[in-house]
Amino acid sequence: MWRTFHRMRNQLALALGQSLQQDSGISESDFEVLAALADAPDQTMRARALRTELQWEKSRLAHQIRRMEQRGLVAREVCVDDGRAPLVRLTATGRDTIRSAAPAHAARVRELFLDALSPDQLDALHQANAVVLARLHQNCPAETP
Amino acid sequence: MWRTFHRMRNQLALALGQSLQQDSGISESDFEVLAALADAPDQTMRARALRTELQWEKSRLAHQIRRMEQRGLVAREVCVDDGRAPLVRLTATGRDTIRSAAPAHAARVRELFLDALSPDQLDALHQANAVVLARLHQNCPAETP
DNA sequence: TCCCAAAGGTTGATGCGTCAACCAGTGTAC
DNA sequence: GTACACTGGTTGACGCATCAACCTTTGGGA
Repeated sequence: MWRTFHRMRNQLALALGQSLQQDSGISESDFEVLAALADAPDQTMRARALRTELQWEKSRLAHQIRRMEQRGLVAREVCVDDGRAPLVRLTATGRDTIRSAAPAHAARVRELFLDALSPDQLDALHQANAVVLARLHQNCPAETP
Repeated sequence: MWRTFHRMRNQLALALGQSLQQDSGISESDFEVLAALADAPDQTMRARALRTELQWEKSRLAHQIRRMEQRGLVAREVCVDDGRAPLVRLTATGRDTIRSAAPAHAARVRELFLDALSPDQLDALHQANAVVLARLHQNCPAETP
């Protein structure tokens, strides 16, 4: 059971990642960052806010932002209020990329995952997510400091 | 919903990986390979068999085996029947490692995942796994050639 | 027999993710 | 106002995963 779950998720992530890469030239991680920034006012967020939003580790975000900056998807700017907290802003290229990528990706998630499941199954899965996440939290209280 | 699922699985994998690393000094990938070999007759398998068992890509397995060989967990031997198909064998170190790692890992999976879910939820999840995997197969028939 | 395609693996490059170590502003106690 | 801890990020090293290119053996034909 655990094995099957593990495998299902991996294959699913692989298929989604491949589609995203072929259709839009970005990875799932890129997509998550772009989506978060696109929803933010001014398409700009503090790195800290991005991290809590995505629940990522700080070094992971730093590496990701560096790579995305090299490709011109985002830009870093210093923040006048707090010198140690750089701002991350979506560039025009980044905006275009997420706009063109989002519909196809959402459709693919529906096709491979959401539409495959009945409403009851979705509901059960949703509750299962919550329970497991809760257990993870209580088990490791300092998860994303 | 999709996001929650995505996040749940990632956090779960992270927690399991950390436990495994701390308790036994191996990764989840190491564990999967060791477990498959331990169940095989003579603790030996063809790389091809290992690949279909784990549903891994061939280069992934090659890299993994190379790393594990360097650490002394497995050994590669040439097969007399077919010169292009090396055999992978569990070493004594590998056997000890998996024997000491397996109980703790299984307990952790139970603790964080299986025991968190009701029988109904487990059942729903099990069916969901099957449905999604089936959809992935039909969508991408040449998945692991 | 010889050539060639298919099967089975390996290698190198690159991106992703974690950990540990480090650095730079911020703010607070004294 | 100076020392010091805290917060927030960066960097380097390493393992993991994928892709594309390559190499070797095998097994058939012509």
